[in-house]
Amino acid sequence: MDVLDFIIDSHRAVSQPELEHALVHKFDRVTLYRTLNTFNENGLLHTVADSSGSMKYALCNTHCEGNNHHHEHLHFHCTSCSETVCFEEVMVTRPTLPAGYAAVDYNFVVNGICRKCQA
Amino acid sequence: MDVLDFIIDSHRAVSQPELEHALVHKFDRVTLYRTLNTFNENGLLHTVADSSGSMKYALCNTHCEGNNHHHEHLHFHCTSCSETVCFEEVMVTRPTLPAGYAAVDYNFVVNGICRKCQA
DNA sequence: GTTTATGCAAATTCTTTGCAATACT
DNA sequence: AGTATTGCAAAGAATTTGCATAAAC
Repeated sequence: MDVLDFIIDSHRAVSQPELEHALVHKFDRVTLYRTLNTFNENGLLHTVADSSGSMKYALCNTHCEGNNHHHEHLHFHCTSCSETVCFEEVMVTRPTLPAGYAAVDYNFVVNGICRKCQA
Repeated sequence: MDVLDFIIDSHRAVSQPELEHALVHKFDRVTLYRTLNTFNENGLLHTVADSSGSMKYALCNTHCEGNNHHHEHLHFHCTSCSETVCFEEVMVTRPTLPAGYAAVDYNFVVNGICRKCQA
């Protein structure tokens, strides 16, 4: 619950190291990884692979059930502050793949400078 | 040159660990990281952040100059064999971002099962 | 001979694993 | 008691840093 609360309040995709730093001494590092994995497997969180070096986890929408994620929305990663956010309103058009390739999941991250770092 | 040759021959995005394993004892791990970074900064390679846990590097097209990358093409990451390829022919439509966000670079990776692992 | 690239050792960071201890039912 | 969750220690993998050596110009 503490993990979920923090992610909900942060309004962005967070990594295990961020959680560990935020919830200092409340939980062990391993517990956090296991919790994030469980939430991911059960459709509460989805992963976002950005260029920050650590996996980020963000809230799922209501269309996710279990391992069947549906996240055809955009993500933005700020190369200045390293924060990553979901743009739930900007849908990703599923591209047509060459024959023989089966899509399961989409990871679209735009890198750039966010609003906060713009100033 | 050995690094470039290997990436060209492999026809996919490769990571430093892959290179280190492929070019055993030819170069030091650190030299490979530095070479990859130099190539990336000079527009020979671009990075692809997939869910494999290590950064991948792939050949740039002719539109890249220095740090100014133009890779609005699709990438595919196979969750079975963990290989990642570029689909240069499938262009990514640059999404419209909310006000205040400035795009620099696009990282679109489709996760799924590749042709080889399909069988 | 001064710049540049390489190697080595070590440190840092992220993530996973094994096992014992604890809490839950 | 028996299952599931947590903590701790440690291992493993990816990446970076510092410094000394070797190569290139």
